[in-house]
Amino acid sequence: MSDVKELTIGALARAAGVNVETVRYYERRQLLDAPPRAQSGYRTYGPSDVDRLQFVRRAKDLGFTLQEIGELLHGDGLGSTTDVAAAAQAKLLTLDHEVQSLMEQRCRLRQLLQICDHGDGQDCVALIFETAPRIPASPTPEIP
Amino acid sequence: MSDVKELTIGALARAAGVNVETVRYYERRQLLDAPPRAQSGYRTYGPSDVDRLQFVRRAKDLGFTLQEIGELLHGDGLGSTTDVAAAAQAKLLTLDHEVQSLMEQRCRLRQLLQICDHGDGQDCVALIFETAPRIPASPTPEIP
DNA sequence: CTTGACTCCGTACCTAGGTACGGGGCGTAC
DNA sequence: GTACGCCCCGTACCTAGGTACGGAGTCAAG
Repeated sequence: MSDVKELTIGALARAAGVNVETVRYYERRQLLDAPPRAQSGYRTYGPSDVDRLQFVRRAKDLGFTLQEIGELLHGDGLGSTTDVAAAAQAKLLTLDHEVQSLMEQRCRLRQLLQICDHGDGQDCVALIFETAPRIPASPTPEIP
Repeated sequence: MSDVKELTIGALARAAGVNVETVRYYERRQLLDAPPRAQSGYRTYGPSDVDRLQFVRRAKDLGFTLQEIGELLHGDGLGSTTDVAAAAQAKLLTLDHEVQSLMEQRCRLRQLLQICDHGDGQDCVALIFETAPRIPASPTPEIP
């Protein structure tokens, strides 16, 4: 009754839906603590390790890099609420920049396509050759 | 008056605003033709090479990978208009997917932040631990 | 006792798009 | 004639986030 569930690395990986190699990789990256070992040398994990691993995956899905996740986990303030909030706030900004950049690309691409559709054909390729990409997208979505 | 401007690799690179190494790299990737060499072995470029290099850069700025650019340049139809248009159309789609994915991330991130702001603090980190990321963003921007 | 699944470890490899290094040759201006 | 800048080449390295390989040890079932 003491240690209800002991997991091997494979079980942990399945529980979190990741590859075994990924678990070892995360351990190397210090995103997971090095677990105690059985006599055999096998890693033995507990339920909290599943939580930890899922935290890492969710943070990654939220757009944080493994580097940033590491800093959150082992930052000076040991991952305090304010740290997380600040990081999320910052991430939101970079995300907005990325979106805007993609939207600008999209805009230029659509311009190109419109000219291709309307034009007599031959000009289309020349357009990429000759037009400078200086279209400012739509006037910035402004999504706070 | 015959060969008005002969460019060295450095001059070409400067003209297109890229690194010399990048030019050599593009030649390896077959995005640029191997140019004639001077007696010294130096590459000698003409003005059309500047156009070609700028084409590659612009296509890249439009979101095409070097792989795709290569296919456009040396595709079966030797980079016909329809090829370019089709590629642009396809690229537009993947771009939309990327934007939507980012917007979903953004949405989840903002949710997190709102809970962080409104909550009593301590819950915030736990949230990342425990909430599943299953928010469908805003109902899909629908930008044709 | 053997088979098959699982684990250990270190190291190499992958994608994309370059950048850097090092030893050597050319070109020109003082 | 030599110093400085530019060019040649091949190869190694970089970021990010893993994935794959290979030889060896382990565990549970039949």
